[in-house]
Amino acid sequence: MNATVAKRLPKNYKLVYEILRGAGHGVHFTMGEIYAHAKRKRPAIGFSTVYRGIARLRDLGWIDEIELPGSDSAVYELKGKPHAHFCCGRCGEVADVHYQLPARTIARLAARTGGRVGEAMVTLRGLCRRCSV
Amino acid sequence: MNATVAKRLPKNYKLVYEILRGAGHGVHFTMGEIYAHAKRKRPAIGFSTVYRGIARLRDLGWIDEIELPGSDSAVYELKGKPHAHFCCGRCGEVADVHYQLPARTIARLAARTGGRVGEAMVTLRGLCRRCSV
DNA sequence: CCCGACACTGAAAGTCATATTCACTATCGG
DNA sequence: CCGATAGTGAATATGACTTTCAGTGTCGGG
Repeated sequence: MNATVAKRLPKNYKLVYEILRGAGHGVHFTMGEIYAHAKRKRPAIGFSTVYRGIARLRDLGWIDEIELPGSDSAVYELKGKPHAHFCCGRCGEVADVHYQLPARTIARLAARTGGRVGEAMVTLRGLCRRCSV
Repeated sequence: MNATVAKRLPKNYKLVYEILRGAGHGVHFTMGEIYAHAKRKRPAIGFSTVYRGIARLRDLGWIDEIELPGSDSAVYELKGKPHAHFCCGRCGEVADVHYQLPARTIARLAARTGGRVGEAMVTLRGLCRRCSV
């Protein structure tokens, strides 16, 4: 099975991971930002490699890909517990919000749709502390 | 200022609105689908006009634009009460779910972020009834 | 040490939904 | 009738991915 996990990650993919791990939980980068960081560390690296690194890490479950509704680009962060996101409509900042829909609520909604619910995403939109003054 | 609201809507924009109103609440169309419908009713209409009609109706608050996380195209529906959406990961169907985060919860989360929260989006992902068998 | 298979790589090109530009044309208040 | 403004269709641009292509490692046998 997932022998990929066991195998050592290619050094470029590792670099991508280190960029996110170095930033820590709760920090969100777009693909472009990650590429910029990677380029600084290893100028010869190409965009495709960073792109593929992100895809691999996502598939391995080491990082989370977050698609904010209404934003044209996804952001990435270290894998963590499920949580909600707050997105500032002015400066675009994305912040983690330690919250998730109660399992009971999800179950109730799932029953209502008649289908099976895999995940529940909660996104808040508004103005962050600095932009709301 | 917004005299636009008072003015009668251009007939093409009205056509776009009628397409959504005719479908009723809870029906979701992509821009391409709306364009196809419009084209059938008025073959000479251009894509840009439909596009601009949707933008206008959205700005007027007559329709809602729903950007599903992870989907590459937005869907539109008649303006209605805030609600959650369920999105089938297999067939792509989007269904309204009559639910919204309790105001108290939103207030609590807003306090936690220190900013001001305008809206809270809840999106469920999973398999719809037909796809989950 | 050499080989073949296969993973990795960078540059370039492709995709797709959404936005915008351009050169008209229709409409409205005077 | 007139000038200003809004509306229009076709064509083009944008931006974020996504894939293709032609190499370039890399590693376990032989």
